[in-house]
Amino acid sequence: MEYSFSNIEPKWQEEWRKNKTYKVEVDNSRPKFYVLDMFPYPSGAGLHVGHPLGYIASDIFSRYKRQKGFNVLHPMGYDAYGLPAEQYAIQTGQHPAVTTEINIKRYREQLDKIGFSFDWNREVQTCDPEYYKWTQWAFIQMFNHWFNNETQKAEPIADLVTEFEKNGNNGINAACSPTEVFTAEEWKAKDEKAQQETLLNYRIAYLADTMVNWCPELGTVLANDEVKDGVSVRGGHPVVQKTMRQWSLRVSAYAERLLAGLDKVDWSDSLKEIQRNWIGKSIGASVHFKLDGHDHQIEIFTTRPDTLYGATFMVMAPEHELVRELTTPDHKEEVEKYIEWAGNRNERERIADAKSITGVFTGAYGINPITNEKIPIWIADYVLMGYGTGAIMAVPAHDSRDFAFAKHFKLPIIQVVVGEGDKESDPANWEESYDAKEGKMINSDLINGLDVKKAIETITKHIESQELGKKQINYKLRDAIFSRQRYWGEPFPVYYKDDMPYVLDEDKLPLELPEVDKYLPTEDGQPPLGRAKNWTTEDGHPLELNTMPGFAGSSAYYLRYMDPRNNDALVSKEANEYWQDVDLYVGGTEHATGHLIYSRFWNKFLFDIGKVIKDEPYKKLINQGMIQGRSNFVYRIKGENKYVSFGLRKDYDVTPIHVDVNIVDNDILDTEAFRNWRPEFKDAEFILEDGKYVCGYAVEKMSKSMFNVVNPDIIIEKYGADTLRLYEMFLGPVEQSKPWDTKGIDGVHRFLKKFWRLFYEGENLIITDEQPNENELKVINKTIHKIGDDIERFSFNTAISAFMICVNDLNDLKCHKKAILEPLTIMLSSFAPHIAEELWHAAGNTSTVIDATFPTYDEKYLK
RNA sequence: GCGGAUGUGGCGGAAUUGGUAGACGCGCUAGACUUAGGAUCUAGUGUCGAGAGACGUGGGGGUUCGAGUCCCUUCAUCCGCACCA
Repeated sequence: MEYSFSNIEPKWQEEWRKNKTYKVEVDNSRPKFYVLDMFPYPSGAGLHVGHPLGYIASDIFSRYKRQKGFNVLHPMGYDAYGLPAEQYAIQTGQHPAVTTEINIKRYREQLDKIGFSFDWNREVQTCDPEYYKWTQWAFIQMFNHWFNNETQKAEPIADLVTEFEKNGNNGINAACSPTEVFTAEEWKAKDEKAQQETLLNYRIAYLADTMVNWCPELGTVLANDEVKDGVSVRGGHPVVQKTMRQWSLRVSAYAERLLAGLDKVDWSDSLKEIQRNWIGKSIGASVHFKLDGHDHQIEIFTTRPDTLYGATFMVMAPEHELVRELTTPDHKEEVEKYIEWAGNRNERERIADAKSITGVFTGAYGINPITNEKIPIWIADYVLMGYGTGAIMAVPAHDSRDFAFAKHFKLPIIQVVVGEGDKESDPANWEESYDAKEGKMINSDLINGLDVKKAIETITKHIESQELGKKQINYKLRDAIFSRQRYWGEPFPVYYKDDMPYVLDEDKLPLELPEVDKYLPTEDGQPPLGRAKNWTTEDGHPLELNTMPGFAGSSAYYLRYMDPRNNDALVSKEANEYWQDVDLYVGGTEHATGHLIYSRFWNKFLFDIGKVIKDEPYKKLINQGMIQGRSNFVYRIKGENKYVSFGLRKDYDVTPIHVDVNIVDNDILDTEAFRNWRPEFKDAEFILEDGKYVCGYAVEKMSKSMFNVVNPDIIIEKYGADTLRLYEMFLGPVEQSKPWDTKGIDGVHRFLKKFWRLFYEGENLIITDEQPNENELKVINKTIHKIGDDIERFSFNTAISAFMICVNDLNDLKCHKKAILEPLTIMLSSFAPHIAEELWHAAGNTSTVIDATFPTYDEKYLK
């Protein structure tokens, strides 16, 4: 019998499906292992060969763990809400649910062909009401909780109300929006609306006027991680800053725990570093600067209180609320002009223009609290309203931005730190500031002679004792803006009474997404849900018109997989206690600052309120690399329908044109297929080299527009799923990005055929029951040792090469002994399940190879 | 600018702890079997050299009996962050 993957693969896929081979249940007699893939957004383009890379790796690991005796949870589902389906709906009028369903079906067909061991009984789709019920439920919990900075955890709003009634809010240290201080009496005197308004400042899911990233093109606000370089990540549309009343999640309250948690998880250093940067902790002091001739004072944040003696001016963000008030009449005009100019600049211009120095003097002076010197107050847009307090003390000698500013506007510069081995010099002659965090203090009265570290400590104590300010920790991490002015997302379980938001009772969930006539904003600028009929509660209160963002549904999906059909809870205690957390999470690094922060936050919140037992959701995380496209080019001679082969193109004046990689094989163009590709090439002529048309190539993103998308179905049709799986892994380390290049796929395919021939010669099964000899035992034991090792460290490419070596050796030894081939087959089944199952049965086994036990090796054969 | 990663044959990549650099595969060369093969098998394949041998892991320097691996320095590419006070 020849190796016929096209017969074998569908046969066993059907068999596994029939026998529910991949169905898993809680089983307290066996240890659990949870392997999770980041679930895909089902786009209209279907899967390309890059998508399954991570799925194959996690599938191998799942199968391996199963053979090692673990009860493996390995689910899959769909992140089904999202902009592309909605944009498509706007263009075509097609309901996004319909396109999403079609796309999911296509994804499923493609995934099924690859032979994954997913337990599809546990499939979730984020747009399914039974699923998003729990997204809405979590939102309600966040609405009903506040974050206590003292205990560092979420606590019920009801407890907060009790405290307000008893003592007002003075003794409360909460992560909250700015709120006035009130007594118990003042609280009780507030009417319902005023109380609700106050509580809103404390809720973890809260509604507030916030500066948001507004994307006019998409008609919605975007979260920080959805914006890059001033344009939307999806679509690349310009984004502007705008104040809007929006739902936000108080992610920033969890900044410290999100940071600390990173030390407990087994993720790559680079990914942890990205998260640390995003959280952006900095330790320093907030210091009050009195104003000359004003009652107000300005609070600034600095990480270098030691340089206070070198603060020679102050700078405020143009949007700072005090700017207008303290600007003197003679500078008013200038300041107004600057504020307007700065306000009109969008994020993109500001970033692009970062090097030019702009700013104006307000005419006002602050008092340096430590020297009591009068220092001028400027406004400039290099100071951001969104970080710290929106005002800084400028220490030009030791901060490069302040230095550039001082030079430009001829402001005084005082050196207060001198580097080890250096002498004090005149800053007027400096080319650049001395930003170093080491050195000795000079010109600094109280702290002269101290090194920087000690000086920071000393001066901070001094500031605190004199009540000039206090030690302070700042984070870059912002609260997540949670409203989207879009249709295709989870509706908020929120209604409005007297303009105040209230959440629905849990028994009203799910609040299903209503039908609308069009997926566009209403005429008066309301989100699409404004078009829904009867979008009110039973007693007539209007429901929220915004929907939730993409990351809502993906924040707790790993929990839902544990118990996906539970109607009474997101996850039962029993299931949660058994499955606990994700042991291995595989996905792309592009989710480093979005999903992976949000879902950690979400999980920590659920942990706080006692709904889940683990503080961190993803124990180990592997980032699979991206598979880039390898584009091919033909070279058209300008003005002619004639194409010159790659090696000869220099002799002509040519235009490179992308050509569909599916009609190119090893860079050789199928000229006939090219003529048929598109009408304009019908009469194409070619200038060949060595009788062939050689294409040029480039590594680019895999995308339709570059004609470099390779679909896994085509590979499967030609070589089979086992070859595809093997080849994707053989390409190199999973974490590494690499271009897809089919060259070399024959090698792994040949390997499978060779493996097959250890069992079959022509039509005859040639395996024997003979006892293996020393050499054969050495070969198999070494292989068992190596494969186990390699899988444990996710080195699948070297594992495959070990398989190849083993098969080559057995081939040389003419070994067809069952005792050797069976353990080999068991190991290979994680990588190439179909051929392994076929040969496992050919060898006389009746149960599935998937449940076989991973072989053990004997040390004595390893030498 | 800051942070992280990566540089090894014609190509993808091995070398897990400082111990024979280039495993495995592709490609290429020669041969066998074949009506034919884009099937299969055998041998060869880092570079220079007829050979002995010399040189070789981006470049330069160092530690070591011994360095792809450790240290310093420099260059290149990729990724992330970027007026974060």
